[in-house]
Formats: sequence, C-alpha cells, structure tokens
Amino acid sequence: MTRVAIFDDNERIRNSLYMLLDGSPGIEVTGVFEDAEQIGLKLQKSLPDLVLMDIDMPVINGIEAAKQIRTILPKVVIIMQTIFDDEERIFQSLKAGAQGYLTKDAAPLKIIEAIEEAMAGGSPMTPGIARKVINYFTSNHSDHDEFNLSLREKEILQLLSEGLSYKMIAARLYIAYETVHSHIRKIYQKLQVNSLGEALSLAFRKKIIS
Amino acid sequence: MTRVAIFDDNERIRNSLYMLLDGSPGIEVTGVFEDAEQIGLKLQKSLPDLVLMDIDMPVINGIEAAKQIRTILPKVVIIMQTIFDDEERIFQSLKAGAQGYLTKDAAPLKIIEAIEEAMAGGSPMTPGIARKVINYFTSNHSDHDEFNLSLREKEILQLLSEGLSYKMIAARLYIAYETVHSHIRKIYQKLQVNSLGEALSLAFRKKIIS
DNA sequence: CCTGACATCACCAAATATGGTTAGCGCTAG
DNA sequence: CTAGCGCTAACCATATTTGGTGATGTCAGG
Repeated sequence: MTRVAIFDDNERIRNSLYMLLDGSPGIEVTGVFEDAEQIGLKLQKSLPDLVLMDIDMPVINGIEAAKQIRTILPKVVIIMQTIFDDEERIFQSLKAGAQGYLTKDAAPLKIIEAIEEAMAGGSPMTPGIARKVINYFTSNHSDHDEFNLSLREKEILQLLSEGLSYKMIAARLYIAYETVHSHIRKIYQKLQVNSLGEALSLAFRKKIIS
Repeated sequence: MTRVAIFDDNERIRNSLYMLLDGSPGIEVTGVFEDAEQIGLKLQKSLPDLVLMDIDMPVINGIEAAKQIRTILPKVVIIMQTIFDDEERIFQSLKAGAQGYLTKDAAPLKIIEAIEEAMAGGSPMTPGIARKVINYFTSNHSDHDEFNLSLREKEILQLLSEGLSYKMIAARLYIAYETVHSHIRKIYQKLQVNSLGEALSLAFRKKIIS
C-alpha cells in the first residue's frame, strides 16, 4: 500500500486526483492539501510514501516545498506536476529532490503508472522532460565565479562559514572590525542578499566556498 | 523514414536487432557493424539518423564511438545499449552525447518505441536508468541522522539557510518568536555549534539541508 | 591623468541573534 | 506511571549583525 499525499491549489484538480488515486489498487491517499504552509505538520499528519506536488502554488511554491520535504522526510518520493515544462523549473525541481516530473496533460492512467514506477525505483518523466534533463549533462554548468568576489571577500566568506564573528575575523586577519564590516557589506551587495543565511546558502550552492 | 545504424559485437544480437527493426514501419536499417573501427567510413556508408550503440565493444567502446559520432555527424541521435547499468557509464555516455540509454533486457517493442521517441525529441530511458540520472542532481549519501534533529528543527534550519530571520520564521510557521529561538538553541546544541555560520556550514557539508 | 575596483577604517542607529533559565502540554517507551 | 523528548512559550541581558554614509591610499587600465 503506497501512502500518497496530494498538494495542489486548484480544487478541481485536487478532487480529480483524489478520486482517481484513492480508488486505485495499492494506493491510499492519506492527505490532500491546497498549499504547503506548515508542511512539517502536514507531513506528520499524512506520513506519505509519495507526494504529488503541484509546482505552481501560491505563497510557497512546489519547489520550495519539495526542498523542505527532502529535508524533513528524506525518504519520501516526490513527483512534480506542472503545466509548463521550462528547463529552469525542471532543474530546480530535480535539485530540490523530486524523482519524477509530469506535465499536467498526462493521461490519468499515466499518473498511476508514474506512481508505481516511482515507487519501484524509477523516475517517471514525459519524453520531452527527459531530453531536457539529458541536455543538462552536455552543457557545461560552471556555476561559479560570476559574482566577482575578490580574494579578500572570498576569504572572509569562508571564515564566516566557519562560525567566526566579525570581531574574530578582524583579529584573524589583523584588520579593523569596521573593515570586516565593509567587506561583508560588499559581499552581500555582490551576492544580492541581505543576511548571512542567504549568503552562505548561495556560496555553498555555487561552490564559492566548500 | 528513419535511417538506423546498429553497432554490436555480438552477432546474435546484431541479427536480432536487424530483423526486428528493418521490418518496422518508418524504420530502415542502413548499416549493421560489429565494431566502431574506422567509424567515419561506416557512418558515410550508412548515413544514419539514429545509431543504436552497444556500450561494451572490443577495441573501441561505445562511449568513445559516441564521442566520435558526435564530432563527425553532430545531428545523429545516439541510443546506448548495455547489459550493465552502472552509474559511471551512464554519465559518461550522456556526456559523450547520447540521447537515450537502454538496458538490453528491454522488450523488442520498447526498442522500437525508444527509437520513435528519440527521433521525436525525447530521451528514452528505462526507469532504473532514469532514476540514476536523477540521483545525479541530488546525490545525497547523507549522514543525515547522526545529529538527531527533529522534523521541526530541520525545517527551521532549512528556513535559516534561505535567509529568514527568527521573526520571519515565526511568521511563516505560525509560532512565536521565542519558540523559534528555542528551536534554534536546540539545533545549535545538537550540532555542537554556536553560530549560524557554523551551523549552516555543517548542515551543508553533512547534507542535512541542500 | 582620471576612473574604477579594492582594501582599509570610522561613527551612528536599529534590528537581530545568542545564552541562561523556566515551564506547560502531549506522547511514548520502558 | 514516570521519565524523556518534542514543541510550544516567555523574560532578561548582552553580543552581534546589518545598513547608511563617508573617507583615505593604492594600483591598474583606458
């Protein structure tokens, strides 16, 4: 029995999916939600093996939601659903930890098939999606270095990631506290963020630091 | 009419594929080869739209061959075939420019389907292969649980990495500021750190969050 | 020579984060 | 049944971070 949770802001679709899936052999729908707010609680309530996630939702989109699910319940299988199949979102979804990606024009039978396939360890995708994923390998994705951080700035970012305070960094580098402050202001500006959390998150993802 | 060239060192398989494909509607087999030596000449002789390439061939393996095909006739669609589905070769094949990847236990009908799909711009893969490809994006062999963070704690850590302040997290989760404060205190304690920088650094390295 | 990027330093003010401590409620494993 | 854990919440105090603004010297490139 596969426990399935559904996230979709469209009521009609939500109901259709519930009708379709909950009757199907081997499938039990344990949660139907219209948004991903308080997703921790929703997961705890439904304890799904698999999540059908609409990618276009208000407030918290499906990609964000997928990331959080991946963090909270790493073993849940996630299948993204969307009307659009633009490359950007596919990658973001897959990086967020989705195993499958379906466009919403998929036939009902295909959805059930996809769920079975995903639970069996496969990665259901429509053919066009698959091609886009493949193309990702041939194109070079050297994310880093388009932020033009100076050596000093990278050095300070690195020290921040090690938990040093401005004061400690100043001491370590034999410069004034206010200089550290200045550098960090510049770093934030270049990375277009305004908090340490965002800065480090970006820095790790873009491999500016490791 | 799709012109197909077959590369396989096993005579039985070579013949089976020829039999299977050459009769099929829309498909014309214009070349059957047992190795990839002098591949330039072989391509010139067969002028394929699509190549079915065995990955395990003597002298010049299928991956090398694919690279050369990509150089000589960039527009040819390449489908790799193999008995093994080890991750390393899948990636090498895809980087070499293959559009599809089938294991040899695929049903005859699936092969024809795959050819049609590939010519239509898709990327046929067996479900297991697809999953391995997807895993490349997430590849998380995380020592996830050694810190015993609760669901809520992981959720909050994730939000911190997105740059949210305590206050914003409180709003997002519909809980009090002081509760967030408490959770973060607990997180720091469990991770044995005492700053956001260290916490995030550890969380990223240990793949607690992504 | 002038401009821009870099590294350095400073003052001010407000917002946030961190640590210590305490406590209620619900659940579950022993 | 009780001890422990997770989630919630609060108070206080201090340390730290963030943003605005401005300044100096150096060095490379147009």
